[in-house]
Amino acid sequence: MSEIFDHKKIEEKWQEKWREEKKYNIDLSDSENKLYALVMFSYPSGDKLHIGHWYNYGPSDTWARFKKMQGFKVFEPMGFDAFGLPAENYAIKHGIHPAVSTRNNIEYMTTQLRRIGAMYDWDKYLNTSDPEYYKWTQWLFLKLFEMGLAHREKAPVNWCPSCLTVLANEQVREGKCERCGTDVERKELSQWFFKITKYSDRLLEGLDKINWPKSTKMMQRNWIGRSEGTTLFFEVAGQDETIEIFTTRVDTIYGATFIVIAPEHHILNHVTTDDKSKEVTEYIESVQNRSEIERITTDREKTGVFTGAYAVNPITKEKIPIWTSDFVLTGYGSGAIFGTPGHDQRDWEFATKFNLPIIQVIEPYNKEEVDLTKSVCSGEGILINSESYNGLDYKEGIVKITEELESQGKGHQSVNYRLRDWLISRQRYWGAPIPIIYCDSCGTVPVPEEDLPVILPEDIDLEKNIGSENSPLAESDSFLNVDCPKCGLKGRREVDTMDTFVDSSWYFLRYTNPHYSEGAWDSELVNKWLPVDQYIGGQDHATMHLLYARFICMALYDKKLLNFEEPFTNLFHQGIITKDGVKMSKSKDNVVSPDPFIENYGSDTFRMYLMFMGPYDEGGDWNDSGILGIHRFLNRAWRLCRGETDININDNSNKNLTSVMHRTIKEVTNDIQDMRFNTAISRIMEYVNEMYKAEAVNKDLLEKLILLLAPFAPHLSEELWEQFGHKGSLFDHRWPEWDDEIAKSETITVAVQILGKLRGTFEIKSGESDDVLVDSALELPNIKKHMEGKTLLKSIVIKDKLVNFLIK
RNA sequence: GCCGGGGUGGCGAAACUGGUAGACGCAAGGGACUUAAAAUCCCUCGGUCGUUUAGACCAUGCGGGUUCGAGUCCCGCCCCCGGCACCA
Repeated sequence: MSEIFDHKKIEEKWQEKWREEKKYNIDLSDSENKLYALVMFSYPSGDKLHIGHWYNYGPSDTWARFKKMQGFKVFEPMGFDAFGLPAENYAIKHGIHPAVSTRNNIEYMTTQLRRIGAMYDWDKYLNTSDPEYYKWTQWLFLKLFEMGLAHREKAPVNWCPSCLTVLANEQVREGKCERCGTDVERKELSQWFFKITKYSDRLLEGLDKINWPKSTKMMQRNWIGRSEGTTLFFEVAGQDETIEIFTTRVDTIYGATFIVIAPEHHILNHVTTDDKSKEVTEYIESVQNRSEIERITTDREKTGVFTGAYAVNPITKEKIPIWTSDFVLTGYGSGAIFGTPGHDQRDWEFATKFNLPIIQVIEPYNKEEVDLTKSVCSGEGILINSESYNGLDYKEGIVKITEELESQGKGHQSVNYRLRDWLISRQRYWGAPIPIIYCDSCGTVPVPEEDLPVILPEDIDLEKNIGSENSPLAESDSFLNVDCPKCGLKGRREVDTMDTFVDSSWYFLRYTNPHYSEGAWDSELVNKWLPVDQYIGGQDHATMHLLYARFICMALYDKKLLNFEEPFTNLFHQGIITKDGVKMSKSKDNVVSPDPFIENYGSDTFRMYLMFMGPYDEGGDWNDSGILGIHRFLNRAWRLCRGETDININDNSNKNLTSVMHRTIKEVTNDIQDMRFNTAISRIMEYVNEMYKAEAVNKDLLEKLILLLAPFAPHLSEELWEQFGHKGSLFDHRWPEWDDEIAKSETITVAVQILGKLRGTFEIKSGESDDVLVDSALELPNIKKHMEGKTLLKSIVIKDKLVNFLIK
């Protein structure tokens, strides 16, 4: 009899068995007690499965198995987010067509995924690059188009010169491409957008209804960036033009000494006077040459030029100069501001640089003397130098001045958002083609539903296209040229593909029936099985995938295609596993492969070690030094259950161990429920240690151990369960329950303090009265010693816990 | 700059609504078994003082405070991680 369990044999045996019996392929027609447990699907870019994947998939499967044992009908699907740039780049690099390389990678990753031993329902597997799937991504586009939520527009967009495509706002981080880190450029291009801004308020409100991490909700709130304020109009003196301005501080209008409009503002050329036109043109050019990253740097000195024109303050009727400067952004508000240099840091810097007047119109609450030549006075206070509004609190000022503007038709209350529409066009090959045809007489024509999918052509030489800013699809004549579905005349296809985030914004719907051909999904199934009950994935998608998916569901709900608005009821983010303090990545060459660990210790040990390392939402730095400890522990449990230790297995009951068992069940249950896997494992270890101290244990104690271990080490547990003579899978057996009465330990340790300092402890039966506790405490020699010559003033007693004596 | 989350032994970490700080594990040291090693089992393990014991003092990033009692609550700082950032 071998002392060490043969992980390879056991894991292969059970994986094979689960697979053969289609153990976790479930019939969704019955949704009673349903639980949809979802993890973010994987991205086959050529990398193998790394520790990060395991950290996402292992613990989430533990949670799902626990739920299954609690009697839920758990649906745990897995698939591939197979379109996208990394896959395309990988394919180009290796000279293989992305369809082929993707297929190979998926095949390899599937084998790796199976080794985790998760309950994936492989019948529901999907692949977003499969025409069977992207047909319906295109269909989704058409639905949004019908609803007026997809539109093409010429707008300044983010261009990544390295990825050779435009990017959505969400994919630009600190002026750099989210994928490759290259500085993005601004380009004026006609692109397709999804009107996510129409849902700004609902996306905000919905956050109150879902159980998501606080920080993620906060990130989405900040990203949407709702701000309430006033829109007002300045007339341009002597011209038939008005400038629209959004402000949150209209109370400072008496301190406005200039106007600044963004260099890209459409009105700029109209208002600029002839004598200033050269300067303004030069300025615009200099701004265009500035990189986006340089432009958003806040500590850069302000630049700008005077346009020669003046605007009329709608409240004071004063004329103030109109300037242009790149610190005012085109993308936010109306791209124009009025400058109140006394009370805004940026305006103050601008006015100081260009010698514009600075007026104080807000007095701080503390009436402090302010010197506006030296620094700005931002913040709250009382209105001064504002004629009839003097003395008002700034908040009242906002209301009153907005009212006056409104009565004159010069302004109104308004709400502004930071959120921009979702730019979905990509000038790349490996994605779902946008199903649109351009016709000279009919204009923009959607591809009729019955003509879907618009198949991605294969006759394209991707290598030839390297470095070109045009979409690869434009190279294919057979793809490009098409008859207009409306008039039959010659038309051209849209050559851009869709952002892969479109693919992933609805995959969780398709999982319920990935081969359904009547529609994108079977409504009956989807409305029964969704929303997703528990979603687990990285927080890096907080303002991308997680926002887009919510938006898409809301739109589909409005189109009456779904009966729910929020796709993910509960969300949990696993932490990040770093290596030497930095995120693992191929480019840094610090990716740790899980494969050797699986080889040496097995999947049960490995996934359990990942959970034991620390809190699941915190991740941590990778260090394999403790993995042996988990392996040892599993061996200990294995030997104990198989009677390979000095501890006898008999039928006698053991009061103390039974109590420990109930306590363990209680704590482990609560810990797994809240994803506190590390402490759950500690509790099981304590339970095993406790049994090792005994001379004999009974079968029930051991069976409960196997059940508790099952979600963590599913293969080993199944094997032991079978060896205990049970027919059928352990995972069809119910999770153990506990009895609070039995779980209570008989004796407890009471801490005795004097003036809050620990001076001793004693053991006593639980539930004793305060008097008994005090008397027992006073018996302790060390307490007697400390009490000598002192008077006892008060005894503080915390039942079953502590006695504290106050003495003098 | 603003918004989150953190900072506890040599290391990963525990500590429920304020109540014995360091559970559980790693590493380390000692012992048992063994011809030997591995494996296994048992013991010790925050620091200083105390020969040992008993015990005392110090200790949860730093400085204050509230409390009988603070890792936990309050005020002020420092550092690390993540997000946002000229957003009007």
